[in-house]
Amino acid sequence: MSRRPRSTGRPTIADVAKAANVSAITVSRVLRTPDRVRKDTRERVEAAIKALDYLPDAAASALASKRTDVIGVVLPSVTNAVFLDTLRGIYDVAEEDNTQVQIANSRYSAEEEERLLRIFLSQKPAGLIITGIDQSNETRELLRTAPCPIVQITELGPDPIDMMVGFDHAAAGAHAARHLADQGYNRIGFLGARQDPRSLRRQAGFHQALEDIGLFDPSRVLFSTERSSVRLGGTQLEELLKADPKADAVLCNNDNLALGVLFACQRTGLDVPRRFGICGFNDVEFMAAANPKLTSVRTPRRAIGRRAMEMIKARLKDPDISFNSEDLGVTLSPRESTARTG
Amino acid sequence: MSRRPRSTGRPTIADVAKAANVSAITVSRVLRTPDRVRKDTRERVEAAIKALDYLPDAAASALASKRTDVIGVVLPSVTNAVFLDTLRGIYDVAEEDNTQVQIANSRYSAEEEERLLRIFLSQKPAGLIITGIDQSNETRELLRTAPCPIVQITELGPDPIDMMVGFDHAAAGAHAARHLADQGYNRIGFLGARQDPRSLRRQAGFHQALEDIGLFDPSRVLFSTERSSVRLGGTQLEELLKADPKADAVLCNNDNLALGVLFACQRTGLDVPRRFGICGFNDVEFMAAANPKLTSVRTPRRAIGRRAMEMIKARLKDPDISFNSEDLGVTLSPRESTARTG
DNA sequence: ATGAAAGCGCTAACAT
DNA sequence: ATGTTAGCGCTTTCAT
Repeated sequence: MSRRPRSTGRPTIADVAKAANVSAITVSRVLRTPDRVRKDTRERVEAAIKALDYLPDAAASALASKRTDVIGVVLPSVTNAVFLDTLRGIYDVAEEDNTQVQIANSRYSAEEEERLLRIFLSQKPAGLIITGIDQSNETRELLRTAPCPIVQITELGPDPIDMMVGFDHAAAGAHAARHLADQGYNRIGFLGARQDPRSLRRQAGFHQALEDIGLFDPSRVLFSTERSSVRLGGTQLEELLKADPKADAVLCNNDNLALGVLFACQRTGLDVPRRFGICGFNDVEFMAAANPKLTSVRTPRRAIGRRAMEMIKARLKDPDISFNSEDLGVTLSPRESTARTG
Repeated sequence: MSRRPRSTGRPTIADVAKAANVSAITVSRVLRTPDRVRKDTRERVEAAIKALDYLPDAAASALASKRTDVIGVVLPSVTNAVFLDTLRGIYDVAEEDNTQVQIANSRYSAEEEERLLRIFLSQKPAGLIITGIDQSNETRELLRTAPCPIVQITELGPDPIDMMVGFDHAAAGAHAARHLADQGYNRIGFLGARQDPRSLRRQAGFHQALEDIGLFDPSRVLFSTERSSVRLGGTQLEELLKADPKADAVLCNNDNLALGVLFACQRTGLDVPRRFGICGFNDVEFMAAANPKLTSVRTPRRAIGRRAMEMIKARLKDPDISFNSEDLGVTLSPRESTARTG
């Protein structure tokens, strides 16, 4: 006869409606568009919500409305502190309202990225933020037809899926290389940990800039398969000096490596900056506090996250709005570790 | 007459069913319990899924089944690298299957924590991970009746909401204090940044341990309102030496501060470890690479994250299973920065 | 400003 | 191994 009920027993919108002597839709309006409900009605409903300890069901809402407040973010790594700063920027803007940020970790794999994006898309996200420009063709296809704003962050490229904000990594690498050359170093090396597309492009910029002035030597470029660490910086300095005992400076692909190089120089007795110059990348907090203070390329990580969220929110407000690819640029923070002149 | 349709136009499970000449529930089974579908049927359905580029609707699924694969994680800060390691542990285990980790940022606020938990609960999460033991009474009430496993991480306490994994912060602080005393330091200070409950408990352990041997002096305890940084460590060292010029060691509430103290000692010409001993907290990677190598208290951050997820998964498999409060303990990593003797 | 009815896309329960 | 039916809890559409 009668079918078994399937409910949880938690109060639903109908229970609240009954308690407040209104219809379900009015409760829904109190929750989403309170301005459209008369004050006394609203107050009655709010009281009922409290009394019953009513919690809306997000799934039912999403199913009926075909939308959620979820912003999906795909990062190549959740363990890399550099992406943390971007995340902070994302949260800066997200926390202004009810936006829910959901983070997924692609571990630098394009296939994993695609899988994660499928999961996100099954949730009807309000927007998506993805890192870099090296998506698989399937992913690009998937996203082109996605019914939500999408921002590619951190890098720039010629063919945005939708919107883009970041900076030019090759230019940043070149900038740093020229700084080292300008300071009078002429046997400049490059240290990198695990290669991701952005590291490679930075190295390419470094390569080009030094080649242009006749200072490039491939034997001074070292990439490791290990993940980046302070310890690795020390190890790589040793290797560099083995490859070229007269090497007199390095551009480190990130600041951890640079700090490791500094410690190793201190241990070995290499004077920084006279005998050896050090430049890092990202300019995290400790660079300016080190002894000697470490030169680095300041990247706009937090601003990138913030801007990406702003773009999404603007688009959600006004579907006609869009943005070009935005280049937030980098600046050099020259400090003691490369102050050979002056 | 006829009501207007509301659909998105994206293929639904019914479309797939039609294309594969089966019923909707069979498609559902292919997706969730493929073993219960005959091979040729399954293959027909899978082909239809691919042909139509079908994406399941997570909201509809959640509504019908009253469950999701979401594990909600509430962290006090998404910008603090220490929580990153815990997150890494969580992902280690989450990535073994389809579990979706969702991170929320309470910014050290109990009210915000409660708000975030309400959002999570409205999504019917498979499990929840929350940091610490200082939830508001409302939050505890909310969680006690929640229909999912809950793990409190990082700290231990007497009255778990459900399950718990962490370590004893007071004991850890005491351990470090005794180490410094054992090395012959007797004017030992404590440096902390923004106070959270765990910092306070570490300081309390430090306090007690030194009091027990007659070495405690409150004028050597410094807390800042600033957030932790390497720079702040340097500033606080200055303040400590102003308060007690003969101070001869510090326990730093985290490793950033310890690194800042080291740099400041180098600048001021204080010999580490002879004139001044430094001990950090957490033992992040750079501590062992510094020059001199920095002593720290190694905390099992990644293991905590991993274990929390394991507890949740075990409970989801077998609802009768439970776990006691698990103390993962800490160990000291004694290094050059406190090697005054020997 | 408020309400009635239908339907979102899926899965639980009960068949066969 | 597969199908039928109803219903999950909300919001949309249309009406008053």
